[in-house]
Amino acid sequence: MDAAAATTAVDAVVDALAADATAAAVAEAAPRRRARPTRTGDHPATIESVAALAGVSTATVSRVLTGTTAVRPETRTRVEAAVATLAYVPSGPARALAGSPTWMLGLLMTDITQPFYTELARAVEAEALARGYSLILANGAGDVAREAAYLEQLAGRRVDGILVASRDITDRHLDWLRSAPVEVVLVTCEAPGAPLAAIVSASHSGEAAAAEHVLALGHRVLGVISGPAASASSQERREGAVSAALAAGLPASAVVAVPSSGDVAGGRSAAAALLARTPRPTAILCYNDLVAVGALHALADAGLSVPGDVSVVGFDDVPVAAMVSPALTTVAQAVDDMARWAVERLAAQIEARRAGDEAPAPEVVRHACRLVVRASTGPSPA
Amino acid sequence: MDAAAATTAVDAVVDALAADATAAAVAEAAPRRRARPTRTGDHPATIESVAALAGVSTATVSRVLTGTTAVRPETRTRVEAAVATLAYVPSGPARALAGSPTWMLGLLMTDITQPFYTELARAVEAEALARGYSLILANGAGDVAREAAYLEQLAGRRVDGILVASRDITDRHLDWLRSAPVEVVLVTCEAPGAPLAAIVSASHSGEAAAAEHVLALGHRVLGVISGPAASASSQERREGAVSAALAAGLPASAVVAVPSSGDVAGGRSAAAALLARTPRPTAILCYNDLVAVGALHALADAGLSVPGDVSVVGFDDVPVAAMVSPALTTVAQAVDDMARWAVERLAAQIEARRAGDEAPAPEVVRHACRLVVRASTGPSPA
DNA sequence: GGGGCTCCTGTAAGCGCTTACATTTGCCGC
DNA sequence: GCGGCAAATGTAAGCGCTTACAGGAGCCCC
Repeated sequence: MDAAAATTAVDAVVDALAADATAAAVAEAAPRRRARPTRTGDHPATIESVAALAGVSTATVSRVLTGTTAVRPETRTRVEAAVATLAYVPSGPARALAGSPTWMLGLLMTDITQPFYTELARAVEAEALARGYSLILANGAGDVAREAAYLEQLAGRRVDGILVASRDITDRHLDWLRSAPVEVVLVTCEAPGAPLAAIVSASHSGEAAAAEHVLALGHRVLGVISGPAASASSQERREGAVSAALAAGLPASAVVAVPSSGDVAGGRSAAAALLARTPRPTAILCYNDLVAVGALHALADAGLSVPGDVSVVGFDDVPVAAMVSPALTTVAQAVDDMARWAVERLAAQIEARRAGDEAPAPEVVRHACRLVVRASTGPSPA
Repeated sequence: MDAAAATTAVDAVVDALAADATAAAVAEAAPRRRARPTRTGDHPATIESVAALAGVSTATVSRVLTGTTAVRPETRTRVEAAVATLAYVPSGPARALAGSPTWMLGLLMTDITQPFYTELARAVEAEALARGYSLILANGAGDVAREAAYLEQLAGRRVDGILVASRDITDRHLDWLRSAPVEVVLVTCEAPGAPLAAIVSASHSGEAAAAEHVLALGHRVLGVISGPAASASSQERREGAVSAALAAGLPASAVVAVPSSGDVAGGRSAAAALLARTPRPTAILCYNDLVAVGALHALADAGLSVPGDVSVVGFDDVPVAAMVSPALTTVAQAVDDMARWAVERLAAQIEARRAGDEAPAPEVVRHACRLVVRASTGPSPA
């Protein structure tokens, strides 16, 4: 029966090749079990059905599909025809279980609502796809417990790697991650404790460049609106501004910093607070572009013109920065570059693990920022 | 040896329960094979190692984990302790292969760059997580071939369901999807040919409401900036504006429509084109908020004030609408509601399929829009 | 005191792949 | 003309789960 079945199967394929497979031919050649005849699509073809149709063993089908071993051209053609005829798509779970990579990556973010993270997600998705990976979105939404739950979920799915772009990630989680069979790369965050690869922006010099820019415009009192208190980058940026002021021969007190929640509303109230200071800052460096938009609103509320009375600088250069008016001068983070590096690095680590090689040494890359000058900065009114 | 091993294993668990498991106890109790001792984390615990530690069979561990069958409380406790001790996380691929759902959903979008889709992704991710699903991001980036490739990839991963939010999806792809073992729900797009559940915005009445709003403000010549030509919603919206004009006793010619690419630059040039018309529109209804921002720019270029000279209305109510100045009057799509409905519906279909029930009848829900009046609209200058 | 329950638990058969190893076939060189 | 080797293919053993089915242990009731 075996040989006979194979023969008819092969015939079917030949038919398919010669005269374009008809639905009838398919139905005849691939008698699949059907449990619930009322619904279509319940019976995905398996490697076995393909093998039967092509008259070969499942091993050969696998070899054609994965390309690991040479297969006779004629055999390959038969298999490919069977695959096409059955609209066969290999089962990812089965492959993963048998030892293949899952070709899935997780992206853990603090809060996808923040435009910067949105941009990051877009960039990472594109890079992942380019390398054959699917991306699972893991949005912490500012909740540490939720991030932890996501981490476990991702580990359970056996993703090949995880990109962590969470400002709130704890060392405990990173330790846990290191004991999981998954590669990790940090993006826009650092873990001083754990030996992990990471890419971050050179916030210090970026903010310094912003400060230099407004100092060169004659501003002598700089307001800085920081982000969430615990944020390392927030502190780094303030220090960048201060060091620029010192380098320009100003006292550290020329830089006045106030905290904010990091969104539009926070920027608005923080800017209002800044405007009440004496002496009043004539330039405001903001934690991010959203905060800068809030500052713009506060300045409009106060009847001040930008950049006539006060200059405003954002951070990140997300799309909205160019949309508001005046368009924001801002410090651009090279999100595409960082995404590319991170995914490449992650792919390299995954590759190394599979090959049994030693993991490449952890390294922290600080990627340069670029000052984008637009309309929101101008000469000091003084 | 088997019984003896079980005994020591149980002892280890008792230790763990009584005195907090030590690393030594774990290492002793769970002799896991280690292939590459130089790297940590290569040996995830399996259900078998958990079973051995707890002194039960793998079936019992599975029952504790899935909760499908009653287990003696004492046994359950032992298993849970073993799970905790080994930091065991079940393998998703293995579960999927053995017949469980994958608990993965795919979200296929036309272009995540568009803020509306960004919002949709955020909302869908939250809804999916709330129901225990992970979300795989599939961004078509405007490329139909890429969308098709993603569809196949998602099918291969055996996601339980796919949310299609692609304006460009073809019937051919939908047919293919229907023959795949995956449930599908359309979001913000329709497929007249295929019997699929879908949720869309009531664009026609939404745009009519916008038109009524500016008509009530005295405007008599309305400009409409449409989106990409093929877009069904674009046409629907124009018709909504026209019917509102007719209802107000105006001729259809009171509504002047021009096409655009749907982004800021497109809005800018389209608005410029509109301003060159005679009679010049005093109100402009835009395809989306980005286009409206572009219109704002064009009006600023022309030295016209908003809403003093010209009123502008956006669509979608994405975050940027409230950030620009003047803040945009816009037609809000209830993206959270739509995401909730879509994920709920998809979950219901998945549930029905697993239960072997008939799929719920396909239905197309048109969700109402809401006019959000902000500063960009005002009385007609005439 | 034993039959027949109900509750728990164990045994083992897959799920659909990949891959190490075995086998077959065809050719080469001597 | 035959040993031996390379190339192509088949065979079958898992991968880590779920679950149908098969017991074993109490318990109730007659």
